[in-house]
Amino acid sequence: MKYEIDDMDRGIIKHLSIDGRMSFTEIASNLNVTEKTIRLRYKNLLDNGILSVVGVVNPVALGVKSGAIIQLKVKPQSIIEAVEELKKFREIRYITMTSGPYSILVQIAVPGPDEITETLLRINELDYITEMNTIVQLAVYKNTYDYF
Amino acid sequence: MKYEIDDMDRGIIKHLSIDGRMSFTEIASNLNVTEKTIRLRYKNLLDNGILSVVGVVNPVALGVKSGAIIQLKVKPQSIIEAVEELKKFREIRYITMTSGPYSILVQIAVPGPDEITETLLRINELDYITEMNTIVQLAVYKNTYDYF
DNA sequence: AATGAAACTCGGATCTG
DNA sequence: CAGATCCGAGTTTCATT
Repeated sequence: MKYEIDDMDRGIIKHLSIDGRMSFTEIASNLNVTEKTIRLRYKNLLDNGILSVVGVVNPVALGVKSGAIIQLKVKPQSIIEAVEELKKFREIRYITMTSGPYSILVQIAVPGPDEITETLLRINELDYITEMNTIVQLAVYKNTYDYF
Repeated sequence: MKYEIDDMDRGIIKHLSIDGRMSFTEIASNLNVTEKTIRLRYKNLLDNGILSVVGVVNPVALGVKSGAIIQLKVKPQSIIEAVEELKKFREIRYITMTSGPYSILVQIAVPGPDEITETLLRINELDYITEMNTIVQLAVYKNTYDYF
């Protein structure tokens, strides 16, 4: 559950966050240890759910250039159901439950402004949704995943 | 600019989004093509900025369990400067410029509730910030990166 | 599409604190 | 005893044909 990361783990993560397919041999020689050590550490990080090496696509290169943040009010006792419905939207890439007047916040990523409107309309049709507040994203300045 | 990817590209991305270190030979045998084809396709996807294979850490496993979304109003003509200051915060992992009364929205990821408060106070000290609205995240239900 | 050399991965045995 | 190293056999990568 609570795994203590040390400097070598951090070094491995650092290397893999630049190139997830970097060979263990190369990481090992950079960190002055054996390849087997890196291999073992890597497995531990994986097994403990701390690290995963995955392919991620760049939305802009695929023509997905617009985004919006939408706050939603839902009918009482319906948050879970609403979330389940929202999960099905491919355009919705982030769903979080929040404090404040709107109990759900989602973020969408779509090709262009027209699709923002189109997606809003589709969300608006959902049963559990009673109110929406849309914030259009004009630019993204930071988007990182290094938590330490 | 906008690159058209085909089914084989999608197949490769699909495999690598499960395990970014899967060998090209294995992907090749799954997709019934030669390893060289996969290797070439992979390079093209990389070179065109469509795909990257990276290590990502799971914040929860590292004890980073709390999050908040903060909307910010900034002094006129100071958006860029404000963004530059905000970028320096390690806790801030997402910064976007938005429509509406608040011109900037950021998301933070921190170990616990106390650090939300602490980070808020630090952001509040910034010169360009005139107003803040904080939305605490109670749970995250979806967080994907497959855009197609 | 096939070949082969070089690089990489992987498992066992062994060593070290 | 967990974690590091050594080492050889088996795979994968990658340029050439």
